Amino acid sequence: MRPEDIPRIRALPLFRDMDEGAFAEMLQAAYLQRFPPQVQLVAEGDPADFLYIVVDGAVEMFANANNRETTIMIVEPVATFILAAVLRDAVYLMSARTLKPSRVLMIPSEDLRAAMNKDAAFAGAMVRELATRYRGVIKQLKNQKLRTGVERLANYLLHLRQVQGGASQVELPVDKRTVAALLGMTPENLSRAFATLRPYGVAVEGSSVSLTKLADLEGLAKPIGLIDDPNV
Amino acid sequence: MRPEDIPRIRALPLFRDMDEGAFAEMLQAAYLQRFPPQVQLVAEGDPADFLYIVVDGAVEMFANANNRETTIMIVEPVATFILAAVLRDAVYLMSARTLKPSRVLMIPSEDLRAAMNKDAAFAGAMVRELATRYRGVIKQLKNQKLRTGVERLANYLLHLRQVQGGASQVELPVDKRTVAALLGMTPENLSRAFATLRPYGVAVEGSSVSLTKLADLEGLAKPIGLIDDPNV
DNA sequence: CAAACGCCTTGATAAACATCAAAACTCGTG
DNA sequence: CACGAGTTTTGATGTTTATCAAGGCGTTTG
Repeated sequence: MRPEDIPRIRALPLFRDMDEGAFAEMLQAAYLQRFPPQVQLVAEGDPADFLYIVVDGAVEMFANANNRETTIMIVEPVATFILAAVLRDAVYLMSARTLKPSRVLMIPSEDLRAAMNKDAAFAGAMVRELATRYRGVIKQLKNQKLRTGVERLANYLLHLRQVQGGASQVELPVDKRTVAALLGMTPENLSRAFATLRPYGVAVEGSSVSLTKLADLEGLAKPIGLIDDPNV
Repeated sequence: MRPEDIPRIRALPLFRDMDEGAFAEMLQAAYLQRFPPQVQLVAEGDPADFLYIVVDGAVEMFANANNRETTIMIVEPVATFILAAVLRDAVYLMSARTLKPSRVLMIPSEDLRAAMNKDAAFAGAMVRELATRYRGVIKQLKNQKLRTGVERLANYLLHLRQVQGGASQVELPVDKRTVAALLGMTPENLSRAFATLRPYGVAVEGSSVSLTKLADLEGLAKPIGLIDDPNV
């Protein structure tokens, strides 16, 4: 592990208030691994032996059923994934694969649980972390059940604009196939949804999308804090 | 509060391992309220001042956007709702209304958080509870994104059969309008989905549904543990 | 008991979304 | 630079789902 990685992990809300000794001890037990793109890290149904932390690169969480596949979320550095499975000592509900060359820290489940039992501040941070994530998934479910594909795309573009600093040009962080799966549609449909948004000032060129007519796009997207604001 | 209610609440996994004193103190601060059916208890967007526990009756959690409404879950006794909002001291992401005459215990948010900070066992139980619920929502999201309406209905019927003891006759716990919203479809569509399932041994009569040809129904539903097993 | 109401169903139609096929494009590689 | 593999787009078509309208059915109510 590079020395500069440690403070980046330590800075996560989950670990920030942790006891120094417990944090060091937990990291002692952890492995850092490098993976090329498109490597499957975990398979749904497997027992949750490790908590994963994406230190570099990007990881896609996805799930299969009925010969269909969908992307649940994309995890970008620095962030954890499959926390809930580890805490429950259960099997993973999602699979994970790298999208880019990635460095991933793996903390054995027992060591994580041990640290939590030892350190009350860490347990408190865990409660806040899980509550935040629970709300994130509820928002996703609302997004999926209450909006059409075009609306989800419009809101996703506005979201990208937000996190990328508000410029009129946004970059799709992953290929369109994956964006489509994330938004719960087929690639063909995503293509058509982009075409539908053209009159609303959306122009696609490869992975970069320019948003002129922001007001029009917002008019169609109708973003609301209770779905789209990550801080709510 | 009736004396027999207390052990029922105490028996919840969330409170089971709690310190006796902390539990009693928390209940001291709580209010028990009775509500007729169809009363809205909380509105999405309101600050989370209370943790709610359904002691009797049933409560529907729902959400609105774009003039559309969807049911997220139905809470039956004895169970808590809007735990995550309370822990985050945030606004509710969902609204709640009673479906039947209900008795509901309301625990002020500060008292809950105070109990959690005082009692490490309670904090641990909270972590497990939130992790379990997080996984529940992930399963719902997979159900929604990976299955058609007919498939969701088929699996829901199989789920009802399971929780109602495995008889060939199952009872819809709420009216069909609400079942439709829960499954992410319109009432008209639910009606047609039932018709589609007729060749699979599904016969509807009011709120009771008989499932002959279980094997056929399972063949269509293709239930999988990673979505449909509440214990996974 | 008849009217009125709410709920559910059915029918007709439209919108949203998926599938299959093929063409256009991108990009790394020989 | 041309090739080839993979991705994206476009077109044609079919399925799934929603919407609008009307009718049936049971329950409540005057």
